[in-house]
Amino acid sequence: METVGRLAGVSQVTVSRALNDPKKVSANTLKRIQDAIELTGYVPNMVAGALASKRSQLIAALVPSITNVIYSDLMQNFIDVIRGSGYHVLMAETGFSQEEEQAVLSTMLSRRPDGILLTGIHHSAGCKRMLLGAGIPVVEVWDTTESPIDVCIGFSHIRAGEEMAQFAFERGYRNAIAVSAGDERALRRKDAFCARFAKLTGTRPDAICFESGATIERGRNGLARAIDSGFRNGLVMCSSDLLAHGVLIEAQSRSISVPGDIAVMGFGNQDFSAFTLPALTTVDINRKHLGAQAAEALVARIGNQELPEKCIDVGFQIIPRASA
Amino acid sequence: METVGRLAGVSQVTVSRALNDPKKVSANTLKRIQDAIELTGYVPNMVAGALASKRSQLIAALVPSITNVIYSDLMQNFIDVIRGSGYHVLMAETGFSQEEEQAVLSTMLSRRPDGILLTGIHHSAGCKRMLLGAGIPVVEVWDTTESPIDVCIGFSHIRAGEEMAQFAFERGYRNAIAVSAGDERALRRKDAFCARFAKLTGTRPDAICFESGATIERGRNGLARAIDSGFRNGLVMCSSDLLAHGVLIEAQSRSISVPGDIAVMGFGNQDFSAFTLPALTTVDINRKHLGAQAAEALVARIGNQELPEKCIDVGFQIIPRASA
DNA sequence: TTGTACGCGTTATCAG
DNA sequence: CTGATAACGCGTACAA
Repeated sequence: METVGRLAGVSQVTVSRALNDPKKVSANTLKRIQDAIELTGYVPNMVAGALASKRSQLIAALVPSITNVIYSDLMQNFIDVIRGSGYHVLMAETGFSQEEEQAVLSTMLSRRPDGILLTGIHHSAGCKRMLLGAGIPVVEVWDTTESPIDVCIGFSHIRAGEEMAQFAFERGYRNAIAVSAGDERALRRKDAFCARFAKLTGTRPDAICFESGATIERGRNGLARAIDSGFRNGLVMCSSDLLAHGVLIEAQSRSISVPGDIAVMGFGNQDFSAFTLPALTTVDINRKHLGAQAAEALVARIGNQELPEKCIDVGFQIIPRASA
Repeated sequence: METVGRLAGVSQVTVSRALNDPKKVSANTLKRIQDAIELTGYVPNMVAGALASKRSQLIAALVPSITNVIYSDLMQNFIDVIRGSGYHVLMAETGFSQEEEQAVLSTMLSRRPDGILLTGIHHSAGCKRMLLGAGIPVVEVWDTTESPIDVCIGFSHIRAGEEMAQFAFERGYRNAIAVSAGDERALRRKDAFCARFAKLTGTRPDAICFESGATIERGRNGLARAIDSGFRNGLVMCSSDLLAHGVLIEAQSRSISVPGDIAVMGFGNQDFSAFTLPALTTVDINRKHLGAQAAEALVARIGNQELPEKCIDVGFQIIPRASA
């Protein structure tokens, strides 16, 4: 900046102004400064800027997994919007565990982010303490709660599970089995589904749960295990479209007709879900909208705006297709 | 740090030492400092540290897309390893365009990253100039070249396409069609495949190319268009497993037998590829290894080590399964 | 082993 | 509209 200033015949401070608030500088000197920047190839140093201004222009985003489209899709839109507001995103994986989340958060905070995006509403006491200590806006996505740390944007997994059961019941299914990934939110949907389905039909569905994430392979394996345990007819409720797709494939390989013999419901309405055979009945979450809204909420909170509601429920929508 | 120091009865510098190089401090004072840190809830400020030491401990990573498993899988391992070395990753999407890459890079550089991960080997002149100006290590992944900016780690897309053709020829296929996504590397594989297949059989395969990325939907659409244009028998070469999976589904929906009527090859060996019906013949890239190796190379270069080779070819491997 | 003095490249405050 | 000066919180060099 010093160099640029000398070239333009002004002081270093004026260069700083020209960059951060151009209208505070006369058109004439602004031009000279821009030329000098062009000439020298000067690149601003945001770490110095961050130190001086106490604004890092950095957002920390903690997601369970970046390879899971569910989250990367959300992040893509989040990042897009947040970058439009001049921020950079420090992204990290927390792997569905609160301990990992806390460890990651602690190193993240040393970057002095201006805001934080968290996935889910269950965080360790240590996490909450650190967040409080940091004193920065926090947005929790992908779930709802009455008592968010700061604000939360998502949907009710319990209601989602319940409405899946209601849908299944209304479509005439009286027997069901659940195939679920091992993460806490998937299990919550599964439990809500089973409970409501039991209430409606009188029989509580069995459940097949995997330790970790959803894959097509586990979906195939899930149906195989269901069949082994005697499941022949009814609805297979899957905690994700990936599992459901696997169920579809396994059914086909065993010449089990869908939805003739068994019906299948997924969750997430992924890109492929309209194009499986048969097309997958699933639950749509508007992930792009969710990501964008989370970004906007965060930017607003960083600007010290109060949001109309502490907790925004973006809802979900059951998409009936051929599989159930 | 000042406060922590006072509490522990030492100066600020000693606290800094205790954090960065504990063995430079006596066990006694170290203990007192750690207690003081615990008591105050002190969180180090890496932005100040970065400014003072001129090491940001930040790596910028530019990938075409974070929703594409191909890249997010690579990034997952890259981030894992890089975090193990004490760095944070600043990740951004470049969307397959050189202009976007340059725009993103320019804002990234103002964070003064210690190193950069780039995807591919084709970058705008502006990019190269900025990179040279930054004077930091650069690792280019997912491709190979004789003249990398700094070091590159990947595989030859041309050889991959050629070996796919060779494989198809040896399996007895004499007719083929290519279905490709629109990105430059996919097209390079497609062109190499078509050229080699033509050389081997005397007939150059037609190609169906999409403007943008691969999806199952486009795979289905690709086969539909192939059929419309008269394709009845032979191999469908797909630029990715996602497209191939779509082809498989479309074939099934039309009662076209695979590999009886048509054969299908994918690329990428994704999680699901062994579990489609039939299982997908594809090309495996060891993405986890690639990500880890890129991270290690970057860390080594940041430590001013010279690598034995400027360009590391991690190769690829054709995985023969039932579909071709 | 510990402390002093200084500088990193900006922004904020105040004065002109 | 512009400039001087003082932080920002830490690491480095050197001295003790």
